[in-house]
Amino acid sequence: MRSGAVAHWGLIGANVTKPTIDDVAALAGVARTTVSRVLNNQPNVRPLVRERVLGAVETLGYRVNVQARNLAGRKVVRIALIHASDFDTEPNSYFSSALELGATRAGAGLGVQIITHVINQNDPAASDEIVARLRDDQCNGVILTPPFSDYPPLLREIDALGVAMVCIAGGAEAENFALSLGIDDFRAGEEIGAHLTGLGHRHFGFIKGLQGHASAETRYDGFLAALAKAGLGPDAVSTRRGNFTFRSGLECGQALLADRLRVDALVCANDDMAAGALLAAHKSGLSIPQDIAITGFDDTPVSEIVWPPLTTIHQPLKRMGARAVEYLADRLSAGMRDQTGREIIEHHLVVRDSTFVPTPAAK
Amino acid sequence: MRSGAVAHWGLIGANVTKPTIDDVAALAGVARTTVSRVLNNQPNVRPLVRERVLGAVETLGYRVNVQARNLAGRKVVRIALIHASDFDTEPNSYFSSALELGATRAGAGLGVQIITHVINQNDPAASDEIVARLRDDQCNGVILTPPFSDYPPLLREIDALGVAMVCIAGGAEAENFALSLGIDDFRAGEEIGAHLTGLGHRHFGFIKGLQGHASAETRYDGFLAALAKAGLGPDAVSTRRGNFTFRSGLECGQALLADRLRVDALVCANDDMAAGALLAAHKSGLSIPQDIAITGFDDTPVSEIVWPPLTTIHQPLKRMGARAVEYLADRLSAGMRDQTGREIIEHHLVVRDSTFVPTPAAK
DNA sequence: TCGATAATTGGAAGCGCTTCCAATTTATGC
DNA sequence: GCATAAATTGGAAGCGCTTCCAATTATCGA
Repeated sequence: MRSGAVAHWGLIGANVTKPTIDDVAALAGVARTTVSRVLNNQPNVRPLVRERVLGAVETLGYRVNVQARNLAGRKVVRIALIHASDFDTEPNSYFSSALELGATRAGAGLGVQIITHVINQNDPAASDEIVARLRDDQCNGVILTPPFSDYPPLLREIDALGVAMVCIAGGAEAENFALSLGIDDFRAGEEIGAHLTGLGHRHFGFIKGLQGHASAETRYDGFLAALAKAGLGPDAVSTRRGNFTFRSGLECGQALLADRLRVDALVCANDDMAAGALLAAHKSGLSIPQDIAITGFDDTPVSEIVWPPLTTIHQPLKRMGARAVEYLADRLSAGMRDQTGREIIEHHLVVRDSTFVPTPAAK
Repeated sequence: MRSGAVAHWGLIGANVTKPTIDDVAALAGVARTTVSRVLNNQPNVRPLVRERVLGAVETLGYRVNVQARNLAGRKVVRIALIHASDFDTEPNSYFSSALELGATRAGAGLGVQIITHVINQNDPAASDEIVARLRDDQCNGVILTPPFSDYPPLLREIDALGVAMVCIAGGAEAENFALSLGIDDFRAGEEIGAHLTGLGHRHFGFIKGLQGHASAETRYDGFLAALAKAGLGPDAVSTRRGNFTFRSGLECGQALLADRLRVDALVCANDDMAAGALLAAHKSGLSIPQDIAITGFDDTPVSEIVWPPLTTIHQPLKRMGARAVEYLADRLSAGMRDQTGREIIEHHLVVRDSTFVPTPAAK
């Protein structure tokens, strides 16, 4: 029985009264306060009484009203989620969307309000804009994504405002002001490097993303470290900087392939650019992965709708978004916003056909 | 000045008291009730008083607390958003994500709780599952997406439960039980047909989606209507049925191209399949759009990260999600759920290089 | 000009919950 | 066995807002 409810309310619809905490209290024969204690896992309730309350909850199909809970608990939490846009486009749109979905789903359960803002990262007044939004919306928490999560002046300013902060994939400074949430970028870069050197690749083209994305730089460092372990120096890789879009991946890919035809693997800072690089390779008449291997990053849906599907690093973006919200809700209802530091989320390498085909298929 | 607030609160953070309705009332020298009236655009407030209240709101930087508002107004709205999954995958993931983002953003502003559920559409007990979730979560509204939005027995069952309903891209029956929200599918199909026949195409391959997606069928009818206007009969098009995934698009594309090489345009029911069809064409050594034109549907990010970029129909999915929530919130707070019918959202044809290149580029 | 009606305003209750504090019960030490 | 501390319960206030209803003021026709 999927339906755990023992009771039902005839019409669940519009104006049907749902059971309240008082109904539960009455049925369990205790005071409302006691029910509240049980519901919030607070101590000082006899096991027997706790059982009785839980039973009543079950019988009535009671669900706490988060709105009332937050109101009574004086914990109105409003969180701003700040995305970056590059000019008028929405680069890395899956990245943003997945984070936001994770955040809002968690927010719904906690009764936390989440307001999304897209800020142009090229606008010199971007920081002011963000601060203004935070102020206008009276947010008490904020989630920053790259490149904002790695812009120390902004972090300092927000910190001074007294707004609790989570930085997604931020830079080194982030953890001084906020919870810095992200994968182990160095290790992720290393894994890609190890995977490729392990397959025998020796000459690399690396398509970086926009400057100022600290975590992306760290991945590059990790990548180089893996090469070093395989006895390869930095001269084994030529780099190019894109802006995370398909088009820039195409252009950088073409440039890298034209520059030095001996490149046998293209490593890209995200999946969209990898898709572009893939096209560049196809256009050059190269077959993948036989002539050239290509890797992406993020494991967005893109990685499965190109040919061949992309080897990439899976980042649990939804989970990260959810975690950010839970952390902030927690911190803010506890009244404090002082806990800072770094929290690592597990990633993993997803090997697909763009680097390795188990049974070498004849083209 | 982006920051409209005249006042600020020093620390916006954790435990700083935000102005309440009583603060506004005090400053404006009126009763709380009057402020409420102004805030809710209710009649019977003298223009002068209204001004005074609005001024106080501005001065204090007051923002209504939606949690309290909903609590006091006895309008606890919880909406379930039901997505379909095909086996364990998340097909059409952008479609779902965009709807959800639109819905949750609107929900945040209205203080409406949105709970997302992903239900396996192949499960024979899918309907029961949905009803159980609605019951367990005590939802008073639900948003159904294809193919659920076109499954009359489910619609009837939910209707009987007394849960208000919005069907996205539903079938003909939907509007009898719910607000049926979607684009004008027939016209969209027609536009694609007209675009292609206008470009001189005469032999079509049509890659349909999964059965049971009514709106997709309607698009097909519209497409045929356009062909008819161009003097072409149904024999001008051969069809194939995919399941909305890239892979199925690839397979269907290959089949259509192998079947009858005289096909000069491939029309696909969504962008993912069009991306697959694109690959099929590339593999056959065809150049696009010179040898064969390809169209998608939805205008998801995919359409811009393939080569050439896809001509497709833009559906304002986020707007649709938002509209669904606004409608339900409205209906439910008004206490009634009786308004049903159909609401058309504007779409438009986005012409990209997969069908037409303005200045014929030399390959 | 005056009573009657309509337009404004304010007072107070209460939405469902948490939390402070006082009351009660139980456990503990000598 | 009894005073005292500790654990457990309940009462009541109040979070920020809407809304019912009564009180007040303005408007109008004869």
